[in-house]
This record gives sequence, C-alpha cells and structure tokens, in this order.
Amino acid sequence: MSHAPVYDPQEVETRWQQRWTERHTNEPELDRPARPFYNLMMFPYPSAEGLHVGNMFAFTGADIYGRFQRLQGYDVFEPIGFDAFGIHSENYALAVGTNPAQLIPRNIDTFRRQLRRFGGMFDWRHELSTTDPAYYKWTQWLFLQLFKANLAYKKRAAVNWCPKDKTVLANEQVINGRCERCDTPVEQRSLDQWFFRITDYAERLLRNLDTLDWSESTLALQRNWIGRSEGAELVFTTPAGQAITVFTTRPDTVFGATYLVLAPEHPLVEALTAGEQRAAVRAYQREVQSRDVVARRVGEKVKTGVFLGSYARNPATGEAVPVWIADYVLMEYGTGAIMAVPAHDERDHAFATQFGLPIRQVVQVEGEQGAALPSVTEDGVLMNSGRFDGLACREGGKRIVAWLAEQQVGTPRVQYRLHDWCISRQRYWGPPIPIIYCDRCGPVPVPERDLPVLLPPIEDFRPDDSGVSPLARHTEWYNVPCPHCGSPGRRETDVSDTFLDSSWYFLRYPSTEFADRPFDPARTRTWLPVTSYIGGNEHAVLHLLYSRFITMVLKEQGHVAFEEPFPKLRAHGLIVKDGAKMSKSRGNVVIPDAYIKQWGADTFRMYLMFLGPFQEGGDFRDEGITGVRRFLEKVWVLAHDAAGQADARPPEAVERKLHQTIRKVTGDTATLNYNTAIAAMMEYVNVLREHGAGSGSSVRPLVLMLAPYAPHLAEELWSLLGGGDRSVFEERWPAYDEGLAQAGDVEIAVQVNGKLRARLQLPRGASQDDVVALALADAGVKKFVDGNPLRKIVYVQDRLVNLVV
RNA sequence: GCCCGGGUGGCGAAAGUGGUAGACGCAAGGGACUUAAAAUCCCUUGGGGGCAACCCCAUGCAGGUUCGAGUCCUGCCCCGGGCACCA
Repeated sequence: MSHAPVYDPQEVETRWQQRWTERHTNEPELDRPARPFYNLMMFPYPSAEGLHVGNMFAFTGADIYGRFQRLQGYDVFEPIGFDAFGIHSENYALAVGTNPAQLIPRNIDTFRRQLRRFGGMFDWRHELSTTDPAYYKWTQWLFLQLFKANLAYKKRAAVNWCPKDKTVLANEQVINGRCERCDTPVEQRSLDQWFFRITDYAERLLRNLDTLDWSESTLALQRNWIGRSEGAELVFTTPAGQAITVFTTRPDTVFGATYLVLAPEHPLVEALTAGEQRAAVRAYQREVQSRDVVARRVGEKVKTGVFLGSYARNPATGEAVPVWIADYVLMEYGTGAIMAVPAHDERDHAFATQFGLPIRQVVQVEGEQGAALPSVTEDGVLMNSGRFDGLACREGGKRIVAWLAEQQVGTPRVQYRLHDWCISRQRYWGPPIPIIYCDRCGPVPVPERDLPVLLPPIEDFRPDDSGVSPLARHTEWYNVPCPHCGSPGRRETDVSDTFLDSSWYFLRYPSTEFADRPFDPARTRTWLPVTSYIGGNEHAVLHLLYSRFITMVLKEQGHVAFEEPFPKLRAHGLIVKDGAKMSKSRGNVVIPDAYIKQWGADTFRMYLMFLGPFQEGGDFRDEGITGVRRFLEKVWVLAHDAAGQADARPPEAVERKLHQTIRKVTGDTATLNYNTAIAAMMEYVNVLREHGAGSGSSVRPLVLMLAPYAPHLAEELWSLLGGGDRSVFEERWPAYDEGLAQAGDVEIAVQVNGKLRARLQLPRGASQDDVVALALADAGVKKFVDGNPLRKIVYVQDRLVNLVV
C-alpha cells in the first residue's frame, strides 16, 4: 500500500522551473568550459498564434539530446532566439493594421512563456532576436563584408507584381497565378536587386557534403538543389556570323539537333528576328512577360513558341537549323539557349510534333525499335552521326566534344541548378541594406561605424505602387549625404531577406553580450562549430545552404577558423494532423498549451516522443497521452515507496533488467530513438512492479534515465531519493554492466525445415550437441522429424537450432 | 517525370550484421475492489480451425536467393515529402 502523495505536475513543474532560474541551472560557464557541447535547434519565427505542436516536438527532441549530453558530463550550451523579421510578420501586421515593431514583442513574450513552460534547458542569458538593432547591426555588417569581397552585386531580375494592390509579392503570396489578397492575375516586373554570388561556391558546397555527418534525407535534398550536371557548350553560327551558344548534357546527340530554341528574354532575340516575324515575336515576348514568375514554371506544359525567321549552322552536321523562342527555355539556366533533339528529349519532341519540325533519330537502344521513339537513356549506340556511328553514347559524346573543340565550337562545361541568392526585398520589415547611392560615386557602402542603419518607425509601412520599399517615402531617412564625397545621396530602400538574418544566428548566440563585435573570437573558438544541430527538413535547402555559404565566406576572410558550421545535423520528422501537414488554412494546427495545462509538460513531452520515431514524425492524436501519464504516475509511486525503505540490492531478475534497460536507453537516446527508449523504461517499471516495488538502488538509475525526458519529475524524485539540493542534471548518467545484463537462461528456438516447432529454456552457452539432443527428445519436434535422417543442422549459439530433414 | 522516406494487428508502433513477427502503449472485452461510478489492479485480445496439447494462414502485390526473408535481389502497386519545362 503506497502512501505517495498525489502527483500534481503543475505544482512540481512551476516549482522546478523557478529553481532553475534562481540557481542558474541551465547557464553553462561560457569562457572556460571543461567539455563544451553546443546544442542547437532551429530558432522559431514568433507567429501571432504562438508555439505550435510541431515546434514543441522539434524542441523537445533537441532538448532531450542536450540534457542527455549534460548527464554525460558535457557543458551543454542550449540557446534559443527568435527569427522575427520577414514577410509573415509583416503580412500579419498589415492584416491587423499595427506596426510589426509593436506586434513582435508581444508574440515573443508568448513564445518565451511557452518555451519556459515546456521545460527546455535554455540559457536565457543568450536569447536573441533578429529584429534587435544590436543583432541586425551585424547582419548589415555581414552584407558589407560580402560587398567588399565583390560577392554582392546588383542585377535586374523579375519579381511578382500585383497590378491592383500595386505591390511586389513574394512567391508564396501568388496562388495559381493570382494575388492571394485580391485575386488579381499577377505580372512580372523587372527590378534592380542585390544578389550574393553563392554559385561561385557551388562546387565546394556540394563536395563538402561528403564530409558532413548529416541525415541522408537532408544531404539528398541539398545535392538535388545544387543540381550539378556535366555537359558541354556548343556554338551554332548564323550566316551573319552571330554565335549562339547552347548548353547540353547530351553532346552525343548533336547530330540530331534539328532546331534551336532561345529563352524569350535572350539578348540575341532582337538581332535574330527577321522583319516579317517582328510583330509575332514581340507579341509572344509580351505574353510571356504578362505571366507571373511562378506560373512560368508550374503552368500547363503545353508548348508554345515562335519562329524567329532565321537559321544557324549545326556545328556537327553543317546544316542550317531554324531558330525559335519558347518559354520552356529558361534564361536563368545554362546559356538561355538549347539545341533541340526531338528524337531523344521529351520536351523537344512535344515541341517538334506541335510545330512540324524534323525529328532525327541518332541513338539506337537495344530492344527499342522505331525512329520516332524519344529515348533519353545513356546506354545506347550512336547512329546517323557520321564517323561517330556505332560508338556508345558516353564515349561518343566525349569524342564529339573533343572534335568540336578543335574547331573552337565546343567546350566541356559543368552547370549547376543553384542560382545566385537574391537578398533584396521591397518591403518594410527587415534590416535595411546598408548602401547609399551617390550620383558621383555610385553605390557606396555605409561605413561600419555608422551601423546599424536603423529601420525607421514609420506609420504607413504598406508596400506601394512605386515598386520600391515603403522606406522610400520616409524622406528624412532616405536622403543622406554620400559617405564618400558628401554630395546628396539616397539610401537603398530595400531590406534584406530573412534568410540572411538566420544565416549567422548560431555565431551570435555565445557572444550576445558583446556590443562591439558580431562574435567574440575566443567564444567562437570555444563553442563553434555547432556540436549538434537538430531541425526540420523544411530548411534543408535555403537556411542550411545559406548558412554554409556565409560561413565559407567568413572563413575566407579570416573571421572564423572553420568552413562548415554544422558538422552534425539530424532532421526530425514532421508532425501531421489527420494525415495532413498542419497549417492555418487547413485549420488543423494544434496548440500545446491546453495539453500542458491538463497533463503537464513532462507528460506532453514524453507523449510527443512516444508517438513514433523522432526522425520520422507522425500523426498527432491525443488518445495515447494517458498511457504516458500512467507511466509517470507509476514512477512517482515507485520512487515514493523506495524513499521510505532501506536501500537493498535488487533481486537478480530486477538487476538484470535494470542493466539491460540502461544499455538500451543509453543507446537509443544517443541515436534519437526516443520512442523505443521510453518503451524500455516502461518495461523496466513493469518488472519492478511485478517484484513488488523498487529500492533506491533500482529506482535512482531510472530517475536519471528519465531526466532528459521528464526533467521536472526527475528533479523532484531525485531530491526525494537523497539528491539533496543538487540538481539531477549535476549528476552522471548511470553505467551498465554487460555481465549483469546477460541473461542466465536463454530461450532457444527449435526449427524443423525452417519452421518453429519448439522452444527450449537452457542455460546460456549450451553446446550444439546438447541442444540437438534435447530438441530431438521434444515430442513436437519428433513428430516433424518423423524418423527421417538429419540432412543438415544449422546452429546459432544461444538463439536457435534448425534441423533440416 | 526525377530524388528522398514509408506500407507490419482495431490504432500508434517494435523487431543490433537474414535467425522465436507484433516489444511498449492506446482502444476494446471480461473480472476484482466499490452502494455506485471514476481511479486502480488482474486476465484476454493478428486471422482461421480444434474440447484439447496443437495445427494452418499472416509484415502492400508477384517472383527469386537461402536451412531460414518484415529484413537481401528483380519487377510492380499505393501513401507522404521535396524538386519540377534545369536542356
């Protein structure tokens, strides 16, 4: 009969959260840590709705890992902050008609309260927000470093434009080619925008991936995004001598190139258009432009295009092939021009069929017959290709490029899908790009001593029809003297992309108290690169790629000593609701507050982790939560009972299970298999209860193992079991003894012809002869052996024996 | 279309290198305690057959390798996520 008091999670949890704050439990020594461990999780964007279950799932998983490492004896630094700039905040602010500068602090307050309540091991001394001038001063500084290194440049690029709202739209604000607010069809506009030369680093970004300990899924996403392809640039020449350079990954098929297609924006279009085609070409260019940036890509794949009225010479065949423009060729990739091989490319085939262009087969694939078959495989043999006939595609391609290179009309070439990073946003809610335009000096960087360029607190932050940021209306702010020559200048009015804010926040955390430097060299040496990064694959490409790029640049400039910020990264799974991603529009977003109130943070944390494998995610259903709560109550009672008893050595069966459990939980926690670690602890509790109850020596290790998962409860029970005033997180993770974990008896499966027929309970280490003899003596086995001679015996020590007859 | 994950009981899920499928939990059914209910505790629970001890069938589908396949190989189907006219 237990005399344990009632488990009241609210009371226990608030009490321990207070103590953690008072005693600075979660604040490691940053300057002289013995064993630094930087435990990073992806900082949230503080939405008005508050932290949702998806955030909590991610943070809990990362927090368990941090707490586990702390119990291993590391000085764990687990910071948190807020990614509070950006279009989401701004759109919400527009919707409610309040300046985001007023809204964001409120949202952050809510998040801070929720993050404390769930029991994260956060070092709040080092909280940061990207909207804090003390932070974005250094975001602007970062821009200046790239500018000075000639890695930032300005270029005209298309943006989405809503003609009714007269504003620039982000891609995510365009729904089916229409403005998400007013449903007006969106157009393209060309604006001068700032870009970072991330493509200069494409090869390094790709190659380094092989050295990183990352989730396979994240690596794959990043490799695809960088999108390396090998091919060649080939030159087609017009009778007038104009060279049209195309990029192809299949130079082996050049003999089948029966026409050329340029992107409608290609600079040569004007010069290549014959007089009689002028009107049609203009009309087509206008039509393409009238579509938004998104529709150009995801629109129907019906091929459209116009003949320019001119021809160019195929460098391989010497024949004149017609030159077209079509929107299926993109200016941003390759050279903006392609040679079309309709016999072996689906898109070219569709286009050629539609416009009656010739199709010539140049690859024969074994087993495939017929000239009209568009085969894109590489394991074919060349045909209709002059002296290259009969060569395998790969080999033939190489020789054709070499041959064309001799004539100066071919070069091997590697292409990346990755584009330069456009960081300009014609918006209000971001860090102003620190550039001043001067008529005499051109674009002049704001001197570092003048940073930050403060975002002015303006009344009307609505984007307007000028196509420039609302900041342009703030004349006091906008008009400044040129830092070079002092003549009247104008500020850059675009702000930078939020991804720039988040591309370096991990460098800032250990150094938040330094106002005069972005990151302190000594602190950075101690704490970086990040020891463990846990986050979702929604950031697999943009954030994780930009952070790597920025770190490479900082390394080159001597600001940091490493070029990969996250040597170890694990992607967690997605929490879905009723089989679908949670989103405001679906109305299936789960807010954790009510669950924490009803069940307590410890129960809710464990429930989220018990739902399924952390790295796979799962469907949120609240039915199972009661099982976790029951488990914690059992632990509560066991600990209270044990606290009142003499500390006896547990019975053998309990001791064995204990050591097996420590082994299992240690391994599973280290590999983020939290669901099975929890199951193992449940099994152990079941065994303890079967043996009546536990003593201190059998319950204390359980409390330690539970601590990362249910930190408040563990603290409470640890102090009850003699921990005194010390936090359980000052203790060490329990060790297991392999000998004690080994079972005395084992169950050996007996199979006849691979089918299970009996099980034998035997002492560990029984010999094959003994096992076979005992197996043959078993009535059930005898029946199936049926007097036949044994043809073969398969014996696996302490596991099974298979008798083959 | 391409690239990643997945498909196992009523449900969430377990099964180091091929070796006793379904641990752990939920739900459900039965029982104990109770005036009663809740809570708690005990038992049952993949499907089928048999009074039984046992037997047969079962890890998306179809083949294959093996003494033995949820696990490996080949070809499909379905679901989730990412990219998407990238030449």
